[in-house]
Amino acid sequence: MDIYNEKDKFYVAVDCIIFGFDNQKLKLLVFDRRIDPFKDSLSLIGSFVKIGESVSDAAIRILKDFTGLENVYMKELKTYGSVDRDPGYRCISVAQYALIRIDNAIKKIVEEKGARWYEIDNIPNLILDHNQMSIDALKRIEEVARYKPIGFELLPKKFTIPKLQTLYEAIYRRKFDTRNFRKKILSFDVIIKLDEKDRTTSKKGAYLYKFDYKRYRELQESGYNFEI
Amino acid sequence: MDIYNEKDKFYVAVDCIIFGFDNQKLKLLVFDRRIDPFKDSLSLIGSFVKIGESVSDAAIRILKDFTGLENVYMKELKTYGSVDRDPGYRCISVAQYALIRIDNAIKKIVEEKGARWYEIDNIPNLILDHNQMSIDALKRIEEVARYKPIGFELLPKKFTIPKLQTLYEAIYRRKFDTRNFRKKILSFDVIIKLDEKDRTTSKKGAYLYKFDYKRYRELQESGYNFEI
DNA sequence: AATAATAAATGTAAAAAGTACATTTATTAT
DNA sequence: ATAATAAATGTACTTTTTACATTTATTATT
Repeated sequence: MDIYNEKDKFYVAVDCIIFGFDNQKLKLLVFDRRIDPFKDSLSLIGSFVKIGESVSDAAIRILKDFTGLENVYMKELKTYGSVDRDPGYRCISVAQYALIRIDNAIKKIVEEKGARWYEIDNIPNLILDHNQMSIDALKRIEEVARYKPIGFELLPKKFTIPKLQTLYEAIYRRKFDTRNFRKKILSFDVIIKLDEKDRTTSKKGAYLYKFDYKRYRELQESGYNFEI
Repeated sequence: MDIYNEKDKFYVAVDCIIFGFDNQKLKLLVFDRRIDPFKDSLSLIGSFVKIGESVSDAAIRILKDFTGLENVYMKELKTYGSVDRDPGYRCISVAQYALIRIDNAIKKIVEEKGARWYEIDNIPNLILDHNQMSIDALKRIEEVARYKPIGFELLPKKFTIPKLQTLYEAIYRRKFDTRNFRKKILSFDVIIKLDEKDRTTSKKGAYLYKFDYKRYRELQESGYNFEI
């Protein structure tokens, strides 16, 4: 008996669960499919992995093809491997979740590609197991956000503390006290105050900060816990 | 252009990284391969997923075939999908880590199957990327142990607090204060004191406890954090 | 019967972290 | 000059974490 059996070969897909933060809301990027199968249905973005390509390279390629973005925060969520998940072909999917900064450039690209942002409390019906993937990814983000400062991936490079707070409030679905939140975030010592204010939401203006990746890596390596 | 291309089909494997705890040490289960490819080398256990089988069922099947065990704590680690990971065929592996209780029954089965436990600080050379899988799994266990009481999966159903402490000391590679450790564990309110003592390690004997799975699930659902 | 040996079990005070809560500040528009 | 708005700030109280040493139950030895 040979362990290799041509019958036991699978299509391997990568699907990307892409989150963004805009207008105080956490949102999921959903695509209108323009090709078969499932033409005109809504789905996450995805594609088959090519035989000469690694799974992670496929994920990078997919994200680039559909959004034009590179160097994005993207992590493997899990593999979806049930027998009947795709009625067409036997296919497993290695789902990846990504966090991106929504800006005007991405808004334009997204529109051209027939994509739309949906608030996470209001996700429409998606093909196959893509709704389950979205739910699982959201749960994962909540978990990861407990001990890694992933929030910064979703905000512009320069952000204010009140904006950061609304993001965390969107992820956790609860309110924080402004004094305590500010104290906690500053105690991590991973954001740098800039000599610049954002005056779009108040007359007084709020100081802009940037994330200190170098300091973050140092702290993380020494086992620091960034629990909010 | 059709997105389905027979050339882009993969073998999908599952490999299991199995940990146990014995004689105060955290150990990895390693197998002497009796079949090609890589006959007589050391490896984790694994097999190809069959076309009519889900990935998670394959993991359960593999664990049962090699160890005789069912109902084991097993979770997906991640997918290993680089192009050159297996020089024979293009094959991705969905690695799973498992935590098992080492008892005499399992010791016997393990011996029959040509398997051996290695202390985690002393893992031999394994085939392919199996060493990397072991390293990644160990890291994951450390992370998960921070907020989920997975330690109980590795101990006998009845265990003493000092034994639980040595397990956590093995996972974290550091010592805990006995008074503080006991206080912390008991504060979780997920272990039940039995009217029975283990006298194998002391004259006084240490009270045996069992894990309260029901209470644990309740607490977990309410968002409780079991951080040690 | 007394003593030595062994690991298990326990309490407390000090320090640190988390929580709850209200006012002042900087600025623009009226 | 005043009103309006969101940003920024401090403190007292509670809870959790940490550091640390002695007593207890039992068996083996004398």
